Amino acid sequence: MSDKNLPNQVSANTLRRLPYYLSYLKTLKNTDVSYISAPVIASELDLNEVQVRKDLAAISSVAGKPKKGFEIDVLINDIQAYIGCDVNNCGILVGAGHLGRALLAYSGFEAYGLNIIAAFDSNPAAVGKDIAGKSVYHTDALLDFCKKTPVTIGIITVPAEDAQEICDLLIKANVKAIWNFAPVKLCTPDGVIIQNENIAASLTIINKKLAEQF
Amino acid sequence: MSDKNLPNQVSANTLRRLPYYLSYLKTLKNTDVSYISAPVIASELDLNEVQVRKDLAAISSVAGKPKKGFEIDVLINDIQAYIGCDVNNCGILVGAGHLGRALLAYSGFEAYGLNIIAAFDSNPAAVGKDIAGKSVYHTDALLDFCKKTPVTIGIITVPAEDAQEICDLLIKANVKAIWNFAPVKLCTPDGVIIQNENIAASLTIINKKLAEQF
DNA sequence: TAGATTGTTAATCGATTAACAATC
DNA sequence: TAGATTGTTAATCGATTAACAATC
Repeated sequence: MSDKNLPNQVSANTLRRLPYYLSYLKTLKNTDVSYISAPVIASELDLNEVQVRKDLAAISSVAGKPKKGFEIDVLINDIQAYIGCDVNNCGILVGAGHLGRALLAYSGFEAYGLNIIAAFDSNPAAVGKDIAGKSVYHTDALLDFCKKTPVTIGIITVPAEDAQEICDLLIKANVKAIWNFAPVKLCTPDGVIIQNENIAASLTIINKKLAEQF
Repeated sequence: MSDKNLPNQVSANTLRRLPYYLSYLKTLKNTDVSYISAPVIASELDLNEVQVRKDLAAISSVAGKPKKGFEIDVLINDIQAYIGCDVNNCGILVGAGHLGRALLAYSGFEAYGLNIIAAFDSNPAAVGKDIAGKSVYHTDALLDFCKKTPVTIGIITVPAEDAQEICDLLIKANVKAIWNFAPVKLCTPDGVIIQNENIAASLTIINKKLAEQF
């Protein structure tokens, strides 16, 4: 049904705003309003109204109605569909340290189409454990595991110095995308999707703003 | 010693690159090279060399030497100082769910100057527990706690629908910055620093790229 | 109709990249 | 010196914002 023949270039910034639209729209679900306008969303979320209109135009299945705006229920569905809530990607996580265990236990990813089915670690102390119902296997077993159960997304939560090695392993295991939590530039062949997550960077930004204030 | 009299506007994008520079430079620590040039860093991290030079110029305490580049040890120290590794901010976390517990247990924040000293939750089942050596108190005790122990950074890991309420509470408790993991626009008075973290957004980007590939 | 809202075309802004003179 | 690298000034690029005609 998706007749998007051209990639429909939506910027990463727009994608980042979508979860905020979604969560705001959901707060309206149980109210009596059924339509919402771009200017209202913009003022609620402190955004420019043209920006909101462009964002919505990019992901909405129907045009907004002059004087009314967008039907809330339709918009919620459209955003969820666009975000990929209805896909179901299998993921595995490598590195069952603190952060890794945290992500394993975090249930919020399923709402975004990611199902983490197993974890791997090279530390014997971690291997064999069960975290949030997911087994931790030895890293040596990763390739075999992925042969039996194709995995789309590999999540790297190992220390920086091990990240490249794990990355190579995941590529050998044929994952299509890598979600990298180590602050390291990974070398990968073309075609493999890399998404770097950098929690520390946000902290850096906070520190900087705090320092500026005084 | 820091004679930065003007704010020295460094963009958030630059700040986001600093952890990658740092981690790369650290890999050179135990080698025999003592100087590194912007072009080399750029090619290693797949960045533009002018961009690297500008980034380094913004944070370095000394100018680079033509033909040699930057002294690695000095650069490491400068980045760490700039990032705020040497500050020590007290933080508390509200919402000891999966994500909250993960962040509590994650030890990596101390390297960025953040020391999470306690957690709060309104769920009786969570209250009284000990996570990674940190106590979980009832949210009702938050204000009193912050009166005794001034807290700089409040971390919000409660569900989206409770985030604003907790935000208000943290502001009453006089925190200077809020690190918000809920995908919600928070309303705050001027002067309070807000940093939104949006883990789901990265997942959205991965989903989109995966979808484009086929 | 009048006015709010839409989608779009043009202007602005900021970040990235290219070009270049200065330095060791 | 010649050449690699520096820092800086100018050009490019993309995202945000402003202006405006079209619609109900």
